[in-house]
Amino acid sequence: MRWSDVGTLDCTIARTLSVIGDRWTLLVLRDAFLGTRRFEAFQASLGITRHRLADRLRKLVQHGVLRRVRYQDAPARFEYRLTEKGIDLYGVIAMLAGWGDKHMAGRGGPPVERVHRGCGHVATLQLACDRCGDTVTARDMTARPAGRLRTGRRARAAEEPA
Amino acid sequence: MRWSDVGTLDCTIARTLSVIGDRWTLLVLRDAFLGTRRFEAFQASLGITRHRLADRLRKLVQHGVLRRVRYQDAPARFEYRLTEKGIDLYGVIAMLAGWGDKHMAGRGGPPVERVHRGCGHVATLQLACDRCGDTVTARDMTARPAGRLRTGRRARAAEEPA
DNA sequence: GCTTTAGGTTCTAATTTGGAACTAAGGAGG
DNA sequence: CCTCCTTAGTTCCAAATTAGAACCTAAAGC
Repeated sequence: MRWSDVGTLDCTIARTLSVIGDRWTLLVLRDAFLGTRRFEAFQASLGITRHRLADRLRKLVQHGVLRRVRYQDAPARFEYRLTEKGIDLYGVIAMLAGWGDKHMAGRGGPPVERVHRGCGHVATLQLACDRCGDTVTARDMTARPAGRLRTGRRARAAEEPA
Repeated sequence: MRWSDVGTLDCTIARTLSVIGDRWTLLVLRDAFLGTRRFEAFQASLGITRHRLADRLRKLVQHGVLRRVRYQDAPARFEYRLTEKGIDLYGVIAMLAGWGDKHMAGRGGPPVERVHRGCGHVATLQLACDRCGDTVTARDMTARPAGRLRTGRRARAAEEPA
């Protein structure tokens, strides 16, 4: 199976990865969440080739994750900003950062810390159930077929992870 | 810059992506969280080539995300199970699923739903601050240089996203 | 004019991936 | 005891993707 076909699968994770599951794309988004907006700034920060970067940015714009905004005429210059859809990806970045800080930090610890403006503390983000508000981990959750896939069968929970 | 060098960078997100930022790896993990453990099952579910799958699983084992467990002798047969470190990646998968369900669902909605055992509801997971417990989004958070990088400078918040 | 800046595009060589076939080590059926 | 089946891989080649470097455009500054 070609990677270009993955986006057509009936799995929202597979489709999501067809948009952002690229080697460099999540690093582009990391920088976008740190405030980077210009082509040259992404390129300098990431060390990605200009060709790849142009391609990645174009795809993210096509998928509505970034917007290409003209910030100057004569000569025309553009910057890339997160859309609302893009801002919704913060959770993915936050979880990657949280896992990396815990399991992959080098000597001296992580180079960036994230502060919760509301309470003023350096925070690690956790998962919370939107229905009851409790914090959850993998072991508190169960997956099952949804909607039409469940019709006509007894809904049964998938097996436990690990 | 070669992708193989990304893991040496002083950024925990970059290092994390050097482990799981591969085209197929997050789909392998999605299946692992749904209970898949065997080589043939991953291969059938993903449509990845056997060669790639063997390589991906080997790398995940090397990085301590999966464990290769012998479940039968004569002939020796192995299965792959999430380690604690691997289970900690649930947040990444959950956020990808949440984003995909919201922004990429096809006709008929997402094929899998996730149930919070604690309250019994189909839940979408949100981010919560581990210090104050409030749910947060990107706009509630600020990033700044941490630890040694911050020493000798006035700590200043990075710019707002978007 | 000459250089610099910003945002790209083009080219080639190296690396990675897909696809399909093959191996190994038993087990089942006849 | 011969052949097919299962599981978990490995090997090989062609095709696709990527890295690295050079080049292009258009205006501004000196």
